Amino acid sequence: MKKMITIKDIAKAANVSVTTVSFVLNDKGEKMGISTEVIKKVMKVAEDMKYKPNMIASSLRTGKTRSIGLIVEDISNQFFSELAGVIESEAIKLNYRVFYCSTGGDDLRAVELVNSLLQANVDGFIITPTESMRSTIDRLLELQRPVVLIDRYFEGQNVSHVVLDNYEGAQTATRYLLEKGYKKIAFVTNLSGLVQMQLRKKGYEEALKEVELYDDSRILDLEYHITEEERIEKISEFLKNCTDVDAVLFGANYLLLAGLQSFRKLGLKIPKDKAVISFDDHDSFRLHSPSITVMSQPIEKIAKKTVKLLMMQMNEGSNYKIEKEKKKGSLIIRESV
Amino acid sequence: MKKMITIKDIAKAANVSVTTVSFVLNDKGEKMGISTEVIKKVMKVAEDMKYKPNMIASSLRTGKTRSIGLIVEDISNQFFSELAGVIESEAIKLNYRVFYCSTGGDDLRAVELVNSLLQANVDGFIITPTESMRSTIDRLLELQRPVVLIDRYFEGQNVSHVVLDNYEGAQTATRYLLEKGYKKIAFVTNLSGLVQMQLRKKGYEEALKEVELYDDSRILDLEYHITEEERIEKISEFLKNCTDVDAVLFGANYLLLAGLQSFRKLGLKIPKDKAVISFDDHDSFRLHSPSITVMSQPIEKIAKKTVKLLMMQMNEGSNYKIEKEKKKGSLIIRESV
DNA sequence: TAAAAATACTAAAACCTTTTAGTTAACAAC
DNA sequence: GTTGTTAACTAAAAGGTTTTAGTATTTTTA
Repeated sequence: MKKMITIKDIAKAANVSVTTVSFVLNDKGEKMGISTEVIKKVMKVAEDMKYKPNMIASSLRTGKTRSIGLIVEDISNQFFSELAGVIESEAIKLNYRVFYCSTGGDDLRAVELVNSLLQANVDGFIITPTESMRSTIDRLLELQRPVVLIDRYFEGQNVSHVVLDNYEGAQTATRYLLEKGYKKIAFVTNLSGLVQMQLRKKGYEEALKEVELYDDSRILDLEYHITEEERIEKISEFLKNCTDVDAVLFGANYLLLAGLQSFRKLGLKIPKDKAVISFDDHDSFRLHSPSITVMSQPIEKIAKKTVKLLMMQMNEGSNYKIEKEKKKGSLIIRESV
Repeated sequence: MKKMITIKDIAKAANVSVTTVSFVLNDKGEKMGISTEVIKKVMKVAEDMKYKPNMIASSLRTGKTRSIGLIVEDISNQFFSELAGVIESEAIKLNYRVFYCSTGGDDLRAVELVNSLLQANVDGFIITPTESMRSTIDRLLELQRPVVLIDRYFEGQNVSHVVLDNYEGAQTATRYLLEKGYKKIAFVTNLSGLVQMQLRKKGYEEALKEVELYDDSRILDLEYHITEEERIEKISEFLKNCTDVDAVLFGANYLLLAGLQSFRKLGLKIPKDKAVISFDDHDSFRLHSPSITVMSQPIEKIAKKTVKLLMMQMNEGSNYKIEKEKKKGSLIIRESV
């Protein structure tokens, strides 16, 4: 490894003190009463010597690393990877780096990842929490680390978050089905403690109750931690039992990914036998025949707002205000209804 | 932010010097002739005080950050996100952290990302290079940074890499089509300067030349930087012109993702009108009707080998040996042939 | 029994930056 | 011609760790 240029080298070359160099390079020259000529000289020397600041030394002194930790549930789920993509590019714009990691739904791993990120001294956290992460988030709050939750949050926990307006989204999707003449609409969801799903369920319920078509036997609650095979199995069973159901709303894209295989297995045709809508878009939904109508999330908006909130927290110190933000989803109409 | 416990605090509490504490905590106690009692005492105190080493200070001193930079082309392509997932968990096992970023095919961004990672002082790089990254890789080599390329590499550039055996893979896929009785087999590829695609093309060619069925008018070379719409357009045109083609081999999953839409647009049935095989698996290939036969990459093997090679480079200093590794793909037979 | 060697530890420098608390020189005010 | 003020700069400490080059004590060797 070649010897790197330090501010000391610049100081020597420019015949000033390291303090002066530091002030100039941090744009504090003027404020600290450094003359314009000296500022210019130092800048020139730094450029000529191709000086690159040592972020580690700077971090040690300031306690800031200009990095943020991003924890998602599943790195290979398209929703999360798109989210991550936007977050990453927003962060880079602000000269922040992102540590991107996924829990794979494993609670132990989640705790380890948080520890690992704490150890790496990230300046802030963006997390799509899983059911059991509530206490981990509490810990981060105790440690006074900036945190913004994304896509999900916990009722009663005082943390900034940015999520889809799930209630409204479910209601819109359900009403769309009603509008199209479907009357016996089922809902496939998972039994998670997260508000997110509760709200989707509630939106679905309310939309149906309004027109007195609600029937709670048409809800399939899947357990959270089951394999895709089991999911397909359960959904198939459900579809077989509710022959009168004419449309199904799926609470998340991975639920419909399983659902599509159930449909195929049972030889059910979409939308002839049953219409289908899913939350969250997916590459294969565009591609599927028929293509799938979805309630899609405004990923870019969500990601940008999240980064903005986190930056606010990181800059304001402890007197930032907590913001709870809901973004409206949009119904992308395709062929499955 | 609460005051953190430092080795100085431990030294005071255990009534020894910071040097001793440092030796003990780095498992060098024995080697440095620290007595077993003192080692035990220091360990105990460190544990009791819940000491967490400050990685930044350690990095500043040692020049190592225990982090690696991972640059892929597209964070939301399933092949890359799966690759990243495995790499990340392998790295975490070894107590390394991963900076994961994607170029989105943008050359300027690629250079910026490398600079940004250099600035962050990552210990090593794992890169799936795009066509124009050759010189950027050269730069890293000059700077003597550990680098391992993955999925692609450049002919004649002396860098460790781990890739699919593309030649063999294309040959196997083509031969499988021949075996099934297809005689007029087309190949859809992109015009990239990367060896990867050249080798796939060569494998396809050789397999056909062996049985004297090669016809170079059946190759569609798409430009690298075109939109998905343009891709669909070009493929549709190609399929319309080559009506006699009875099977198509696609050089990458995103090519078939476009291809499937062309098939649909033209009302062509798979495999009745034309059989189809693609390189690289994808969620929607399993799900598609008919499901798609693919030459899939052994992602886990590739990722693990890559991390292993990188670790070797990072530990050996400059006298590591360059390894060029080819992993065999496996043909996953589904319904599209 | 004096010299050499081994044992068990430690002081202090080094890594590079940021920042506090100065210093020096020039000039103004009385 | 002293005191006060300002402008322009700087010395040195601090941040937490690792590592080199020790020291002091005990044990071995000739």
